Amino acid sequence: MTVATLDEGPTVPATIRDVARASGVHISTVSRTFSAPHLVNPETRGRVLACAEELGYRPNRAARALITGRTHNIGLIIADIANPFFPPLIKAAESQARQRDYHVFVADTNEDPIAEEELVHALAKQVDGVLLCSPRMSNSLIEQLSREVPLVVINRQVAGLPCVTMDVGQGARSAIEHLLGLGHRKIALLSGPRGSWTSREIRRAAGAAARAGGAELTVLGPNHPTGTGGGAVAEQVRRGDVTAVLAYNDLMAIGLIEGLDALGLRVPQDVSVVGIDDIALSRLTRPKLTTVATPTAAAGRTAVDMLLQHDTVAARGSRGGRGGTVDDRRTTAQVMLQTDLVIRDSTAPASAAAGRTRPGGAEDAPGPHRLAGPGRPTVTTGGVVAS
Amino acid sequence: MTVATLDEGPTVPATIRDVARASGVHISTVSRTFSAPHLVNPETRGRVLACAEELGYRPNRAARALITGRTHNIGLIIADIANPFFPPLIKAAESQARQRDYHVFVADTNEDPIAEEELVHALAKQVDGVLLCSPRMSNSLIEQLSREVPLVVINRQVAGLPCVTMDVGQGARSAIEHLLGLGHRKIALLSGPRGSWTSREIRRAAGAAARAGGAELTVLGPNHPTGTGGGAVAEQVRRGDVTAVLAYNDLMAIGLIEGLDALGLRVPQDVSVVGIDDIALSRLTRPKLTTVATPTAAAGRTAVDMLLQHDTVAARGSRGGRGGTVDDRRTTAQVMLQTDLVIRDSTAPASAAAGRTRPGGAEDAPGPHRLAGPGRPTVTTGGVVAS
DNA sequence: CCAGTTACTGCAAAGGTTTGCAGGCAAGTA
DNA sequence: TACTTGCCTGCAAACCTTTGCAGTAACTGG
Repeated sequence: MTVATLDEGPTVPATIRDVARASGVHISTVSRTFSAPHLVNPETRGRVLACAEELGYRPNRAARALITGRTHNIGLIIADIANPFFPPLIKAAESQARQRDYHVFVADTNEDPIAEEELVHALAKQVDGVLLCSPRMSNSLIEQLSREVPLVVINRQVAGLPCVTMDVGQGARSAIEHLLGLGHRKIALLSGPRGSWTSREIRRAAGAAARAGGAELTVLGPNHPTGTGGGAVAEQVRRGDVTAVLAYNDLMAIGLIEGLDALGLRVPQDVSVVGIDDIALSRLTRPKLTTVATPTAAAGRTAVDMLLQHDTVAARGSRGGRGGTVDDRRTTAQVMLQTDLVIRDSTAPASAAAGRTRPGGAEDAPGPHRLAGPGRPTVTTGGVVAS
Repeated sequence: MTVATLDEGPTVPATIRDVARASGVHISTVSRTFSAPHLVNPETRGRVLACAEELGYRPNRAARALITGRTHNIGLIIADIANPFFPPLIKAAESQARQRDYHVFVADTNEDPIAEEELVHALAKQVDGVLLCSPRMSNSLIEQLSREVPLVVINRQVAGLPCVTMDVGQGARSAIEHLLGLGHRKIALLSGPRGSWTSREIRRAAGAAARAGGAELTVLGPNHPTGTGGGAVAEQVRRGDVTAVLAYNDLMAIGLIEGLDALGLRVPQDVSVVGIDDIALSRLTRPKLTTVATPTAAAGRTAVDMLLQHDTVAARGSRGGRGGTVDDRRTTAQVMLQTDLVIRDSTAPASAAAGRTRPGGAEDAPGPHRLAGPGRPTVTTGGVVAS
């Protein structure tokens, strides 16, 4: 029977043993060819590599993980992938990880704290660490989970654990001050989901800023942090008789603008709206959204760095950690990244009831103006915690 | 020294051996307690479970994978997580997988064919199968990779492999016919990225439909399938002197609208624009986008089903496949899901140069009108391929 | 020529789990 | 009583790789 010659393709995966047999060396030599090339004779190495190539051999990471205790994977747990806030963070984490020969496994919890816990457990044994992003579960549960697998928390501060947060407090303050500067005195805050650290921070800072400026701040929520969640409170906003709104995130802000439009209220002429996050979308809507830019990509990168640095020190399990005794005292850092207010077209002076179509006058709208510089200076708080 | 009593938390993970020792049985009994409970005495089982709970034991999936050949993970390779087209697909795949006790590992390729191949290799040994979504690499490479790990292709048809696609051809045809019906005779097509099967299908169907209707179709591209990619061709669209545009996806359509706006052209008064995908965003922009709805969630679910069904039959490696001999002849199915045109506000009659602010007359805009029903009937093509 | 290096390579244990096989025991049958 | 049957459990091999240790050979310097 005539069989195609070229693409046979090994239907059963080749193991290290097959390569050893083919190249006439011991399996340990094959192993070293891949994991410690400098220990094997260049000539032998060449032969082994050739055979491996020929057989289509690829090291079995699961078996490797079993003995080294390191999987070279990291888990990334996300509340909602469909929220455009997250993808830049995911991509940044992924590319940072890939640079260090790590893979990222992303999992979505649908904003469900139960799913969160379950996923940490499920991932624990197949990753070297987990990035817990915007967790909705309790601090004590997070601490408990952190004993099962190295954790880095994003968008929340948990004592004793490495965390990277964004200074949304500062962002909310800037936003409120911006609104105050435009003459607004009755402002609403659309808060985020229950259990969100970020939402609490925003609420605290916005409240303080409003009080300091002599304005009245009405808190509406908690809300589902999506477009429909924002649209759902449009009616409340109208009844509340406020002239400006700060939303927990851009998605809600955009949903709100849509909802207000349906009620016949126009933004920014009738109501000013400020979002948080500066997702790509906020530049595409009309009016373009005034918002607080959060350095999501930087957060993703930083979190990976923190996890890997911390993780390189102490390999888990078996004989992996041969680099001397690992001391119990782990240094954990908490990083907070700066945020910037980006002023666009969804905010206007409180008295702007006149029929202007856009703030800023003529056809050519003014470019966005950043209050703080785009360079990303970070505030770092170091700390040492005995476990 | 006084130590807190409650939350000690085992710092070193308990193994099956620890549980065996604690409950006075052999490790195989512990193993069976988890993987084949009906084989162990209820009383013993209770004791084992109690000890396991106490010790915080969790089965090591890597070790299990090593021997069973099944990881209970599936990989999902995505061109660009930031493209809002994908998240619904990801979420659907994830929830479908979770129902069957599988986890999904998502990886992003940044539209890079090299990264695609690399990722398949990297994932091969740690997942039971890979969902390859909108691949940019060649068919022959895909076939080759499918010998290394079970593959299901999404948004592309590859002979001999299980595929799930959406009928974008039909969608493009409907879109063109809709535009023809509105009197447009000079239409532009913004094509997608090089290597995209979807883009080719759209082009072919749109071309045929335009020809049949006696219209002129100008193809612009290939383009980067993002908002900026769409904005970048606004100038070309103006010069092309067309009255309507069909874009490869919603993101490009929205970017284009933005770009046209900057050039002083208004949608739909001056130019009609149709997108494809019906991402959530397309309902939030102004004008709301006329677009072709693609059943992305259904695609995710279906792909997982196909992979798992196909995968349950033949476990890879070692002694996993003890259910008789697996025949070489694998049945592969190709599923194509139906698409619907959703008419919103970004399309208007070709002669609508008069100063209407919105099509459809009065303030209350007409609700979207679906040409095809919302039930998702699917066209299934079965096939048997000898390998 | 010998002792001491250096550069490779092989040996075998280990990692945590699954599973075919066989043994033990009690109940049921003849 | 002897034999069968069925339920439960233990034994040990196997999965694929890494790595400390030991052994070999060639080479260096004295």
